[in-house]
This record gives sequence, C-alpha cells and structure tokens, in this order.
Amino acid sequence: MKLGNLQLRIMRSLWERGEATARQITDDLSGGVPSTLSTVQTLLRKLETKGAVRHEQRERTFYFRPLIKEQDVARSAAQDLLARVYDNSLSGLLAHLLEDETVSAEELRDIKQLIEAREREMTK
Amino acid sequence: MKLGNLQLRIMRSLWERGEATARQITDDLSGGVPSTLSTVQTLLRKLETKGAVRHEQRERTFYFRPLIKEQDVARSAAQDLLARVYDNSLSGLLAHLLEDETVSAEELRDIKQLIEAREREMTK
DNA sequence: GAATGTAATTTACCATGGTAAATGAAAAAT
DNA sequence: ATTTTTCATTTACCATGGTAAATTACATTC
Repeated sequence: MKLGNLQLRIMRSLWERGEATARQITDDLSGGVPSTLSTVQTLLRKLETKGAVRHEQRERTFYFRPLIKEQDVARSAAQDLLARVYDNSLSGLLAHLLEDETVSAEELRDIKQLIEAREREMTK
Repeated sequence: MKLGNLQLRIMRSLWERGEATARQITDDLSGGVPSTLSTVQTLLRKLETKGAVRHEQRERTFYFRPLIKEQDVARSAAQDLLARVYDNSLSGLLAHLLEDETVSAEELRDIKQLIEAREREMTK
C-alpha cells in the first residue's frame, strides 16, 4: 500500500490513537502543516476506498480505525525505494544515508548491532 | 527533485548514455515495462519543464541530456523516505531493510564497513 | 422553538504522472 | 516522384493526491 504525504500523516494519527474522528485527526495535523476538516474527511473516504481504514458510526459521528499496519507501510516503502532507486543495492542506499552529518553515535551503534545480528542469522 | 517511476527510468537511460534521443530511450525501456515513443516524448517534455533535462536539436532530431545527477536524485529520495516514513530513525529503516532474506553476505560485509568507516569519521 | 454549531455528503477544482492517438512536416526508401 | 518512415507537436484522456467550499441534516444551546 502506497500512501501520499497527508494520507500518511492521517494514518499516523490513527495508528497512535487506535480510533479517531476526522475532527481529532484534523487537530493532530494542526501541529504541522494544517488541513481543513473537509480535506481530512475527503482523504479518509479515499483511504477507506483503498482499504486502509474502516469506519463505524456512533450517534452522528464516524469513528475511524486503521486496517493496515504502520510497519507494513514502512516496509513496503523502504523496499520500493531500494528497488526503484537503488537497484536493490543496500550498500548504495546506506552510503547515502550515512552521509548525513546529524547521524548520532548511538544510531551508529544500533545499526551496527542490527547488522551483526543479521550476520549471525546468516550462518544458520 | 522528485521523479515518477517512468521518469526515473528515462533519466536512468540518460545517465547511462550521457545523451540520447527519445527513440533510444524508448528502446532502452523495451526491456522492462515498455512505453510508446509518444509517451516517452511527452515525459521528456515534462522533465524539461521541470529542469531535469535539456535538449539540443541536430538535423530533425532532439538529443536529450540530463541536467540533474543520479546521486542527487537518489539521495533526496532516501532522505525523503527516512524523514517522511521513519521519522528520521535510521535504525528503524535499516531494521526493515535487513529483514529481506535475499541480502547477501557480501552486502552485509559492505555495509558493515560503511558503518565502521563512518564511526571513524565520528571521533574526528 | 429558533439560532447556532457540528457532522457527513456532494461537488468541483488543481497538479502531477502516465498513456497514447492524431496530425503535420520532413527525410529516406522505393 | 511517390510512398513510407520518422520525427515533433498537439490534443486528449485517466488516475491519484490534495484542496476545500457548498449543501444538507441533525444536535445543542439559548
């Protein structure tokens, strides 16, 4: 499942809240680039058509829930980038990511450990 | 500069060739998902409007050249993914990338070396 | 009960990426 | 010289993401 920018931010609100109304999501968005309630409602419909969310009506109001997992969306976006842009060259991608000066020592330690863990899985 | 899928494939042909006609690019594309000459011409125009390519006419034919660098496009796509989807968590992204079973031992070795090199830069 | 507020729904744009046929003009082949 | 090929250009779609006003329907408040 491929999502646009605002779609992703809407999903993020839903993933955090578990369930949310269009109004609540609109409020969540107001911190960054704000969108009107109307826009959020439109996108929620489109997300529902795509099968990314579902809604349940209580009283007059729609309560939305995510149907797709954050991890799955992220994973497929990462795989897509790797394939489309880097021709599946992991080292090519990582080389670019490591160029960023703001990478912390902790991050480096963490990802090194990820790789070492993966190496251990390798031999099995 | 953000490029669509076909736009990227067209650029890739241009990056490899240095200079190419719409026809040559169309031929290059015929290996994967093919596109008609007409479509390629249309997209080349749009790429030119965006400033991604320029053309030069010789005889009757347009010869296109890339104006943007492959590395820059890749880099910005990677940064965009990292920020938009992973909230700038490098380890989060790498964790997903390493889940792919088809990662080779060589790739692992390569990226480990990238990280170690980056660690050495760190202390400076 | 009338006014106000709050929902969903409808409708209508715009931009971008992609698709390609149709047309016209020029070069190449016959 | 006529036909065929090969370009560029024009035109016209479609899908998706995003934007939002206008409308309608229902609650809440005064």
